[in-house]
Amino acid sequence: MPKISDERRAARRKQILEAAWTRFQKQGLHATTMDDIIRGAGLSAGAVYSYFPSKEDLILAAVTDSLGGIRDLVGPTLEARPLPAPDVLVTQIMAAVASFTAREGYDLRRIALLGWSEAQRNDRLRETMKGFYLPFRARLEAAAGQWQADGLVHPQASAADVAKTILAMVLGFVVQSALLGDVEPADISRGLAGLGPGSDRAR
Amino acid sequence: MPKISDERRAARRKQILEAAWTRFQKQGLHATTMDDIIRGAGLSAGAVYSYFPSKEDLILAAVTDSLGGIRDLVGPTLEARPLPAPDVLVTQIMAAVASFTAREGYDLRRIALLGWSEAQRNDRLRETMKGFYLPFRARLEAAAGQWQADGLVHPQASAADVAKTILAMVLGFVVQSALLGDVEPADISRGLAGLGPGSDRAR
Amino acid sequence: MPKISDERRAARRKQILEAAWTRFQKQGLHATTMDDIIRGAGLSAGAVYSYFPSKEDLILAAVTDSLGGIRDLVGPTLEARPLPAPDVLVTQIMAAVASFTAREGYDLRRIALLGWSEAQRNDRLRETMKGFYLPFRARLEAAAGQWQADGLVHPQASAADVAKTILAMVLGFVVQSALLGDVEPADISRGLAGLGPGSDRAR
Amino acid sequence: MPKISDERRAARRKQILEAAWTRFQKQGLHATTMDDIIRGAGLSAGAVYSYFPSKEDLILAAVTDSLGGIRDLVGPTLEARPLPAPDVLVTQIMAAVASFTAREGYDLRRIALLGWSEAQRNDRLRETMKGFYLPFRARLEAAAGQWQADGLVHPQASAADVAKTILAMVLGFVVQSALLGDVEPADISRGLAGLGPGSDRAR
DNA sequence: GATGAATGAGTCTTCATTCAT
DNA sequence: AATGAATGAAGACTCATTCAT
Repeated sequence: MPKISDERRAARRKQILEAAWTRFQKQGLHATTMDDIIRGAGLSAGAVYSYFPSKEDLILAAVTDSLGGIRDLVGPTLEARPLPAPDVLVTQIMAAVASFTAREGYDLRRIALLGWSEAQRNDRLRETMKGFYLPFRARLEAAAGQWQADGLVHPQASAADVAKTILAMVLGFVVQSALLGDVEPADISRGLAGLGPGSDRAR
Repeated sequence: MPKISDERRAARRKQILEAAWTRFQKQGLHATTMDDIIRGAGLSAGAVYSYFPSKEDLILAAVTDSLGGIRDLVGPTLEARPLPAPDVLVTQIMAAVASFTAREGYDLRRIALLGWSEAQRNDRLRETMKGFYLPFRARLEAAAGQWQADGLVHPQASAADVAKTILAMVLGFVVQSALLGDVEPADISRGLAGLGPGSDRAR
Repeated sequence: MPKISDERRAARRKQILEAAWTRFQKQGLHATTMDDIIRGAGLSAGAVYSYFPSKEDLILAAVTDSLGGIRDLVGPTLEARPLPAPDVLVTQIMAAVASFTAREGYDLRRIALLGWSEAQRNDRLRETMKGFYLPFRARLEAAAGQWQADGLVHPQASAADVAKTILAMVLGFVVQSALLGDVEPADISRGLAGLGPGSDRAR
Repeated sequence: MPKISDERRAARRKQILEAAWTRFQKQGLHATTMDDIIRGAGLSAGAVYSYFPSKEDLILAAVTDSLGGIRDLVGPTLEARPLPAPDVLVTQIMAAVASFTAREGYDLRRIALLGWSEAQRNDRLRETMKGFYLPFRARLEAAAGQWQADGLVHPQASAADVAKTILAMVLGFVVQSALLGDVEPADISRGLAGLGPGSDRAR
């Protein structure tokens, strides 16, 4: 029987998480101090620690939360029927990811890079990420199967390989966009279309 | 005698850089202490600092070095004439990157993630990376032009878009491979081929 | 209704004190947090603080309480008439102290060590202890006088010295027992008896 | 090949240990902060931590050191031949312990209480103490055997019991002296003598 | 009265960097 | 030139206590 309502708790949690992301993104995961986050959230150290028992937990929660946000945003794209053609779907997914940048102090692409990097040395985080990317890739594989039925993908191709390729493209878009900043989802879509054979015996 | 001294210096430098990467990779950039590196290199603090005036410089040098290694490895692939078809070239590039893992304590993919992450908050590092990836992409663009001439890429496609797409695929392969560990260059190559139209009535 | 309320208060007080001792003993005075005690007592922070205004007060109360318990237990031994011989009395006192260990989570010997240590830096606590040990020693001195009258102690001996010696033996039994764990009251009793001269030409 | 000589290292170590004891004794083990000790030693945090990797290690070292000091002081007493009578030996041991108070800011009796208390919750410390008190008691037992041969102790008494009793007396002297402050070694010696039979029919 | 969320000063400890030897 | 001991400013986290509800 908490003195504080569940909504209030959830709101506080979100408040902390947002303060965390704002700083994480600006300074990186390790260069951000708990004090930065604490001040950013306008709370006391004890309060923040009552929600997240350690910095590592806060990082994990922040990443998990972000991943959940992506899932919510990208999920519908994969659900749409009829299923868009591969290049369209890829564009939609990348556009959904890019749209996340909208929120002030929250660039999902930069955040993704931080999370991937951290996952290299944090087992819990790596498992969390696997738990996100593997199912996501499985859904891409299902889509690939559908495309084969629709004649949009070679019937003898491996749906698994197609899924890996699309995932690579999406992840690579994030990296390239974060590092070089001059890439739009449509660029990739057009580039992919262009990679189909270029002569008239072709497509 | 300056000659020998220079060789010594270069050897020492390499020794430090290798000790750095070994640790960086295992523990991440920030969790690795100068002391780890100093001990790993078997030198004294003063010695290491005489080669690299700060940890940031060491990180920058390490990344620059790695990037140079990739350039040396991947460059020939882009130079080959006749130019391999897109899916072949992509496979070769990714295979070259993956081969870098051979060295003990040196997984280029993991290292790449660390560097990208750090580049988010380190301007010098970001510029260094731009100075590497942008020219690399320019060479891919040149290749795309060649493919168009060879009829392997749509004549109306933008070579720039194709280059961005291929770069995305390569970078995404690195991410996916580091995070999920179950991706081979050939998978992407096949997936890319499969993404061409599935029947002759095409798309 | 104040009657019931008073009983309740006393019960609560005892409940808190027992929770405190249980933890104090396991973790020491300082490593035990108020939160440990609060949770151990199954109460709220506010509730505990309404009984004891500070941790120091709680410690003082706990020690005072324990000391009172010893007094109740050991007192009758000193009251018994006819007065037992010195070695018998010492054994009885030590046995009474040792018997306090019976209660789960409550080893009087360990508690004594904690209290003595804390008394080094807490004046109130030291005074409380003096207020206990000094009268206790005075009663031992009275007993020594009786023993002299009974011919069990040298007539020219100082009753005060005998009291100090017996107190030392009892306190030392507690320390030795807590630290080494292989001492029984009877051991000391026999050892004391053995320390008398070994032959009739005596010393 | 250290830059600093072994003597210098040992001196620094001692300097830290003395600063530690001075504070420990005044404020107790836990109320003393590392910063107190660091400032007391006139060093930097890093320097102190390079000698003692944690507060716990420092505490353990301080106690171990103290115990060693006692051993050096009390040892000769037990070695003396001919062996003094029990009450004389007890006095000598207690006098040796009390003499340790001489050093400014270093009262062995208070320190002993702190150590015993801490040993309740620190296994390494407890083992260290056992490693000190058990052999000490064994030497007392050997002395008791000698006394029996000399007719100063009952021939049928257990030397082990006599050793336990003497150890109790010494430890109890320390406690009583630290808590009440009005006990001298000679008091205990006389008290012990007085506890022998008081009439000519003896015991 | 009771609750338990919140406070924030205070702890231990680390680590990039320097500089006397 | 080389060494490695020393520095000391942070940093993560704790916990006795309070007070709004």
